[in-house]
Amino acid sequence: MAHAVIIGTVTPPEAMDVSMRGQDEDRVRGFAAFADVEPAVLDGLLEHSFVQTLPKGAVLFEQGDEARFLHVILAGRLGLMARSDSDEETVVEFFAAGDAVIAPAIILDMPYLMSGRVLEEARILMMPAARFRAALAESHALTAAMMRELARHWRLLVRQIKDLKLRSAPQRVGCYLLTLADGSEGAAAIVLPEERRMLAARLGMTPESLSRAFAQLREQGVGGRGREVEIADVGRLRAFCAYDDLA
Amino acid sequence: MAHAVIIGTVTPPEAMDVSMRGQDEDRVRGFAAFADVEPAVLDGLLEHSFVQTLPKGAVLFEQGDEARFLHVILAGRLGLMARSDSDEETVVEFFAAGDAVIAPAIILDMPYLMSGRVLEEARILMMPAARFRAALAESHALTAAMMRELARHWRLLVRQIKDLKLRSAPQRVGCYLLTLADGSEGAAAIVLPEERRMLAARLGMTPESLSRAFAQLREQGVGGRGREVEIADVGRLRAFCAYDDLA
DNA sequence: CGGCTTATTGACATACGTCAACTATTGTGG
DNA sequence: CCACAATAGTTGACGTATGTCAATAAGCCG
Repeated sequence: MAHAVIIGTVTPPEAMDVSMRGQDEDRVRGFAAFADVEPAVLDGLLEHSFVQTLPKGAVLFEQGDEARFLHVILAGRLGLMARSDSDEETVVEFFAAGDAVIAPAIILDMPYLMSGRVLEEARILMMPAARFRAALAESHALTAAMMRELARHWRLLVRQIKDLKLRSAPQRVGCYLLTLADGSEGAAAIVLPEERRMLAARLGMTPESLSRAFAQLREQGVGGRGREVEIADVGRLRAFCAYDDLA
Repeated sequence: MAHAVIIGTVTPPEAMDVSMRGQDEDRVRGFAAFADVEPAVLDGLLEHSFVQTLPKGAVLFEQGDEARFLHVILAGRLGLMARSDSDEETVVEFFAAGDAVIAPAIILDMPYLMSGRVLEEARILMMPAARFRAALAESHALTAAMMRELARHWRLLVRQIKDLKLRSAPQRVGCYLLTLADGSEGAAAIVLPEERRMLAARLGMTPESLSRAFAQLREQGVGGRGREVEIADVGRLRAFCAYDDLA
């Protein structure tokens, strides 16, 4: 089990060398979720926000915590981890640059259902929850952007549920590879953005099963080693996985 | 397999004896999602909406269809069904009075990821998709309500994913019963709102497995027959299911 | 290079699915 | 309202996908 770095108390912005830099601001303004928000509202939000750079393993929040910040990922990768009673841990979803984590907890002011762990060194914009909620009340554009963001994400979760209920482990792996290959035809080369054990958890299986799933997929023309994966024929894999555009 | 009644073409409102009645209007206005919406906006929406009464088995829309209406359930129950390549069918979620189905498809104007099937005779308010999107653009209150609705629902889906990945079949059944028992302590009597086969599908198992799961739960003080279920001690069941408030 | 973590492979265990028979429930038309 | 058919649920025997445990191999980092 990885030793998690717990970020318990947050250093106030003044005390950090990680305050908002121009480059970060540009990134935030470029994100789809904030593109249409009135500059004044966004300025107001950013004024009270700050940026943290967090190492792999850092824990942004724990399952059950009250939501104190909306975390906007500027760079790096995050995992939403759910833990069972028996300390088994699984991944519900990965988040990457441009994602807001986890809006529903902040919007509803309810405790987190999952923990947020840094999987790859990340720069995170921290927006105080109350300020964000105030901005939602003020700005129709921001609310609309959040609504759309949630709607998009809702569909991702539904796809995952369909995946878990209707597909075998090798098919789930194949579908994941296909989403990474994203619409390409014929042969495709992709690189897994995560460690295989994290991918296994996200797909609802053990690392051993993931290994065997990859072994089975060799028959479908899936090869490669380490994080590099090659698909000989995207169409063939798609047929094997019963992959349609709806999942 | 049930023989589904397909609602292919929709009768225009004028031609139906099922137009908006006062009772229905009252219901809609009472729903949390519409409570804060400006009366003018809501009136505008309702003016172009109509109501259908649909029998058990009716299909409101099919996986892959474009979203033409936002369906608001006034009474009855709906199931969101997902079908795999091999014609296996599962239930992603149940919807009941007060729920809007399926907002993300309408908001994003994207095809449905699932089919909507009536599980118990239902009165459905049909709001034309384009009008609804126009109302969202117009009304901050409506957008905010939808955002909150989606946030709430997002959490339900996350819980289901945690359930599927971290709990055994009997535990999933127990958790479902506990959500129905909803916070009561000691003994509780509940009635299942669905046929057992639908419940099995929602919980990601076969009817046979559901049966055996109930058999196992007898050891945990869960009894009853048909749709009536008694829990001898909610606390005991909660412990068995590793049920916390976060799922 | 050497030690640690991660990934793979094999042998085995088990939860759940499948198939089939039987029972209970529900709905329907005479 | 009963009778019977159709559908839904249960139970048992058995199969299989995936989990578990253990040993080995392969990456990765100091």
